[in-house]
Amino acid sequence: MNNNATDKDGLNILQRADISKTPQRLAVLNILLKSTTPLNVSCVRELLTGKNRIDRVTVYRILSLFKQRGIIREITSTGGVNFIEMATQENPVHPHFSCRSCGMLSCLEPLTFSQSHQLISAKEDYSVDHIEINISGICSGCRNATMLQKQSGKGEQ
Amino acid sequence: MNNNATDKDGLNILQRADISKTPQRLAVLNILLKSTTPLNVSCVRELLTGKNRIDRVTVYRILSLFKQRGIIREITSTGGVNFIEMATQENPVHPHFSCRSCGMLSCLEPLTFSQSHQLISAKEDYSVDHIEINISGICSGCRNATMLQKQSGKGEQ
DNA sequence: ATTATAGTTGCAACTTAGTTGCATTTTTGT
DNA sequence: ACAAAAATGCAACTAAGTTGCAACTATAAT
Ligand SMILES: [Mn+2]
Ligand SMILES: [Mn+2]
Ligand SMILES: [Zn+2]
Ligand SMILES: [Zn+2]
Repeated sequence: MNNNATDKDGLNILQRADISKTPQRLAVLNILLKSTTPLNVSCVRELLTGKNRIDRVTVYRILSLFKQRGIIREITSTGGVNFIEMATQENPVHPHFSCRSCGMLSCLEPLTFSQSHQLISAKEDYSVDHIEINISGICSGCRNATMLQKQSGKGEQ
Repeated sequence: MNNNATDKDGLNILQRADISKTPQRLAVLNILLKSTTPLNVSCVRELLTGKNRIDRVTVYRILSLFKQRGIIREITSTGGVNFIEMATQENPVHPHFSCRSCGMLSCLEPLTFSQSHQLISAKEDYSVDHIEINISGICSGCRNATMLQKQSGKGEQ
């Protein structure tokens, strides 16, 4: 979602979703559009600095609206913090990798419908509207850090 | 995990895991063994009534130990509440269904290794140690309730 | 231009999940 | 029975997320 997003993109998205375009909503949208990884609410707020600072509650309300209108999707990550990412045509639902050590969340290759379809053996009387595949472990950054530590003689965490 | 679990099962599990057997740990273990669905910490505590009541912190510490020793596994559910279930040979990792309306979490059919394997296109430099597949929507109970409401002339929520 | 109306924001207060430090109690090994 | 080690309970805390309400802002009608 990073490819040189402009303010116009944000305006268009709000317009298409029939949402009134306030500076706060545009600010949040621009942050999400610019980000290369899913963000949690704290991260979004840290990026809303200076003139763009927005009350915590407002951020939650904006995100809740965006989610309801299908503009963003939520990623339920281990560790009790929810992440969000843009939900566009070019960014279909996909698995995520969450690092146990640093908490980083990154996107993995999307599944085709047929691939994901076969793993839903939900009883027929459930109506499915969302699938999350969350994979966790240790990211390359953290693994390298640990290796360096071991080489320099220090013990495990 | 419901099939007539006895106190002996709990003792055996603790023994095999080389964990000292305290009444608190046995009480938690017995609740998990008896439950037919994954439980969250609040549920576990509600079931620890009377003589068996245990401090909230102790419950967290016990569960954290059980998880570390592979006795239980955690299910990261939508809504910020984590669920737990017994992690035994006969109960391999499997997808879960979480109802958006009532919050109920239920177990779905397990995936074979080859099935789950193909959906992990993690970059090679990540080390994967956990996969969660969470499916959410509306459970049959809630759907029926909604239908009855509609029939009796009331509107949607 | 004035005013009514609905929608949006910010603030304060609250709830709930989970954690940390420390004193007291219980297990366990001798 | 006893000492060391481990486990528990309590109080206090953090962090995510929610609710109610008053103030503000855009819009639409007069
Ligand atoms: Mn993603
Ligand atoms: Mn299960
Ligand atoms: Zn990491
Ligand atoms: Zn339900």
